[in-house]
Amino acid sequence: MNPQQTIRLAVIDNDSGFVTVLSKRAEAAGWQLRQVASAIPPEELVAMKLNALLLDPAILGDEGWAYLERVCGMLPDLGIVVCSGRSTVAQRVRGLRLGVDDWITKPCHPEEAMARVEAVSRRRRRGRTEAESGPLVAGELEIRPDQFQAFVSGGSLDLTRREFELLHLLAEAKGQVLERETIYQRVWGYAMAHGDRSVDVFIRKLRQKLEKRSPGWGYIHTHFGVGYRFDPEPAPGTAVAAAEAALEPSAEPEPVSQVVHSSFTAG
Amino acid sequence: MNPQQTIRLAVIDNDSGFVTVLSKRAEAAGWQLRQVASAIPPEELVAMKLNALLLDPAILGDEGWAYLERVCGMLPDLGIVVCSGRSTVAQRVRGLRLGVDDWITKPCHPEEAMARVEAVSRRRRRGRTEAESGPLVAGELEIRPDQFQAFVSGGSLDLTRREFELLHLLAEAKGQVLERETIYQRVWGYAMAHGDRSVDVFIRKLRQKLEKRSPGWGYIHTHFGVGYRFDPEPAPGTAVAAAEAALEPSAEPEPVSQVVHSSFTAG
DNA sequence: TCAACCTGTGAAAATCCTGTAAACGCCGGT
DNA sequence: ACCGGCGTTTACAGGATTTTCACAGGTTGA
Repeated sequence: MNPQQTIRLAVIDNDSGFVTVLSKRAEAAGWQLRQVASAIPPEELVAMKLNALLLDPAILGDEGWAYLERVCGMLPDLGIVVCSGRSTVAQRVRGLRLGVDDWITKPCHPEEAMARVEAVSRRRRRGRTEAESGPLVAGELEIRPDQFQAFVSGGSLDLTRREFELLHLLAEAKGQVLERETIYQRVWGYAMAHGDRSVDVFIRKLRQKLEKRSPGWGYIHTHFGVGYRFDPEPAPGTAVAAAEAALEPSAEPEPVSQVVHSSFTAG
Repeated sequence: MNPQQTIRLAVIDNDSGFVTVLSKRAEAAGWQLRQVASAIPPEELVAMKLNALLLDPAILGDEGWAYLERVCGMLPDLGIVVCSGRSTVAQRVRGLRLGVDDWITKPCHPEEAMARVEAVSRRRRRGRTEAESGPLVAGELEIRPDQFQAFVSGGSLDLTRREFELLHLLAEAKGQVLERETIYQRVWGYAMAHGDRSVDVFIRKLRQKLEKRSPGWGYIHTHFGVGYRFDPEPAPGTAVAAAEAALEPSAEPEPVSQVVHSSFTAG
């Protein structure tokens, strides 16, 4: 059991003081918080795979209601909390009927805002099998969160729980370097003790299993002194590799990969 | 989908004025509202098949928190709204963390209370299919929900109620790994106590009966540290197995191995 | 090049999880 | 009251998994 599935929260609010405080607490709690522009198209929110959305519709002006309706309609599975300045009963009722899950009023204690976001995304998860996200494909690898299994060219990888969660985490963050502490925090659910090598050990197990069933592909890369990065690279000399190479004749314009701590990016 | 599935709400509150107003509105809205005594045992709440619970823990005195915790623990699927008199941030946060879904403060407009209860139970209903009850076929097995029976090659499996519900649940989610907590929650109707092994015991009973009447088929698979998965697999060496193998040389119906360029998936 | 750090590896030790069987208690029917 | 079926609880043994260790091998920066 994963004690606390990390919460992915997007915030739409111009009150920078409030957002700052919230960010700090969110980081401490291991959440992934991201502030996004108001009027961000709902499609982008979908792509972010959020658990919850906290927004102040005031900043949206008259468009607020329309936007709210659009978001609620497009993301029926998302926990939505409105955090507005003054508001009337009628407005709150209207919002809640529209699909908003909770409506709080500023000024509001950040801890309470956190707790309400948590409650909303907890409820959202109910009835789901822990992960309703679709299969994840990377290289020859397919990860099915709903099955707690990973497949390569037709066969199951036969991973243990930890191995699976580690692989899943890495694959979700494809291309990003994850620090050990971050990995540990997200997979184990609590902070890593000083000197703990568990992550390294599990990385090794994963590499072994991956190499055995899908030889030649480099999936997990070490960033010395930092952490690990997942990036499927076809085995040299294979047809796949040749195809890739043809597409990108010279070196990939890979912008130095960014080390991820607790913020996140889409996809 | 029925957007306005009737809401079954229980209210625990001594404020008769408030309850009366609420009752009136609830009736007008077609809800089923029932006022229940404070400190009603959670088991009875389970039996009521509620959507939501509205309660004022103040009347419970010091026992309030313990009661709240018990109710939240046992009925994780129930939408719980606390409606208290004065309360501190710390109290609200504590409640929300405990499992309360929303916490409102009196005096509060009954319309808002209604809207919040609605939001909470709307959320709760998400993801439930519940309706379809046609016969279910898997491998040599046929499950008839309308008869509470399962058949193999003509004969009834003769399952008890719990066994049947467990098998039915697993079969409905064919291919998916269900965690014990989820299984217990859905079959028993309330949360699994820590250390409860009932699910394992019933899995064993099922396996025994299945093996006896339909030998060689692996129906229920264990995912160590996770839960169980239902997936009928023909016994190796049988005609059925050979046929299946001929149809799918590599493995299951997998959309795997279509190599996708990272630039496409990343976006 | 060297020392100081990191990381990879293999295996033992410690934990945790599941299968299994048996005992227990509840309830309805006889 | 007795009996039999059913659901629940408990205990234990065998495995599977996770953690811990010690050491070997690499990498970095002075």
